[in-house]
Amino acid sequence: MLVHAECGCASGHAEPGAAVADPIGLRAQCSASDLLRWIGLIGEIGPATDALLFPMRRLRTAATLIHEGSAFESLYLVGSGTFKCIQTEGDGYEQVQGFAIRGDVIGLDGLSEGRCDTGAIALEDSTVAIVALRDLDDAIRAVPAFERLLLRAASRELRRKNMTLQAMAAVGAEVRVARFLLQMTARQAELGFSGRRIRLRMSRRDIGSHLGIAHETVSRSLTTLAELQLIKVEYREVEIIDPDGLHAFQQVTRNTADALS
Amino acid sequence: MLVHAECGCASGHAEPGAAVADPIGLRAQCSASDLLRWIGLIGEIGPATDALLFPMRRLRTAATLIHEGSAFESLYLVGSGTFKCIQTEGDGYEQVQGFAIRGDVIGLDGLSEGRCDTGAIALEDSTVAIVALRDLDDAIRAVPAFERLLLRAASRELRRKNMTLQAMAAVGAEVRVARFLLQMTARQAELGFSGRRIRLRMSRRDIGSHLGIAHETVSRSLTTLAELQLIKVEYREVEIIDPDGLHAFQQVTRNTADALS
DNA sequence: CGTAGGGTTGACAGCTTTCAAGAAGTGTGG
DNA sequence: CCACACTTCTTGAAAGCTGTCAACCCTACG
Repeated sequence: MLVHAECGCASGHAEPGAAVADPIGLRAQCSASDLLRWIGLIGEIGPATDALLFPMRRLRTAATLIHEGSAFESLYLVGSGTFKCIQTEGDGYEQVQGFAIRGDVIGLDGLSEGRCDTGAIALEDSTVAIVALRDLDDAIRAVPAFERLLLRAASRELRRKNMTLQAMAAVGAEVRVARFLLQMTARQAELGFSGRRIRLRMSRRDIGSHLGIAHETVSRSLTTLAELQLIKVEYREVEIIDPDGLHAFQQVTRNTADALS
Repeated sequence: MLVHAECGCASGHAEPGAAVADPIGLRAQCSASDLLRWIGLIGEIGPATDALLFPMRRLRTAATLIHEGSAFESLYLVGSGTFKCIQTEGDGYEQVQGFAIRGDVIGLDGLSEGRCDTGAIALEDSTVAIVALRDLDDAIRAVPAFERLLLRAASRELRRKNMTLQAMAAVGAEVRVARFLLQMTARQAELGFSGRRIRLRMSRRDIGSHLGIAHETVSRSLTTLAELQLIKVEYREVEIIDPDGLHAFQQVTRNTADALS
């Protein structure tokens, strides 16, 4: 069951040239200042955070970062790339709980029980900073703001979960997909990327699992949104043509005839 | 917009006799030790936590604890009662994000942005401990374990959100309701209450919003589960007759013909 | 070059949503 | 204590949408 052939650890593949997209370069570790930059808290950066170092790990596409059900040993802060966080149901159905990009913390749900409830798989070549549980106390002692940072990250994650629930609450599949696209582009925009064009790193099946619909329905919904001139779809490249129209379209959770009052 | 007529603050209604169900009695404040007891971390209790006090607030049924969209000022730890956490969509649809009972922290999602994304309403007469943001630093200085406590609470909340997503991921409405009942009874059991009998504090409409289905479908699903001899329903009293059968019934996320391989 | 996985589209059955109406329970005021 | 109003809950019927199964195209990869 626990096949660890997916990765050669941090020392394995340092050369596959993602050097441009990776601000870390080839270093095997990064500082707390880097972490704060990824999260977007540049105000906390100082000499103390420069001195606090964390090991890093590179993962190639389809590599497993966290094995579902394994013992909780460390948190991971995404520096580059994309991950899908999954949970396997009793009947074998793979439930996609969410997607993690730069600045997201993976593994927070394991903190309370000591066991990783959710697994994580890289959807492209990615890098993470490793915050081992046993180093956590030392890190907080050196940089007290670090614990507050984690609390904030957890808060952001909760907020994101709520948005996912909002997406799933929509009765229409097209609305769910529209909300998903808007959420993904909004997150990209926070990182300074385009808010109108996005390259989906995940399969239609992953999107469907995330939104609670069949992957065929995802396909159909994307086609419908494209026919409505709201987006343009080319395989995994999606461009939002009419942002205002998409926002208006997405506003319908269910047919609330009484909500007009 | 900000009508605060729902409550007379902590000094208002101290006499409406919920004294038996309320371990706090009539005190207007409680210690960090009480908080730890509610959460279930009795190992952390000591003289320092006894000395750290928090104000409390009583709310009667249908009172608003947090106004959606208000400025984030404090976290609330539920001491008794039940709350529903809601978010109003753009079209006026009230999305129930979750339910909070004793030991749950309300308001964690507002920590990162400084604004309450989620509102909270009491579903019965309830009490909460108020952890004001401006007192947080002092509290952590007095009891360093307090911040770790909040991090754990956030982790638990994330885990619970994942379970909610699992419930909503099921294609069949009966399965969703079955998972909801099992989750609610499991939480009750953690607090020492019966794991087979539960009094639902929320309406069918709230349950439906929480699970992403119409409230009529909730009604029908409960009837169906009762006809299957899995549960017994009497208005808001639900008894699980066949726990094993309910667990088996709930295991079907979707019709995975290939999952049988 | 062949296989495997991902994506799209079509057809049909099944389930849920919606609309509607009535029953049951709750709370208020006389 | 009762009556009235209001909300909640239940059940029925029809329409609509999605899930499922199936086929086909495409790309990637060995």
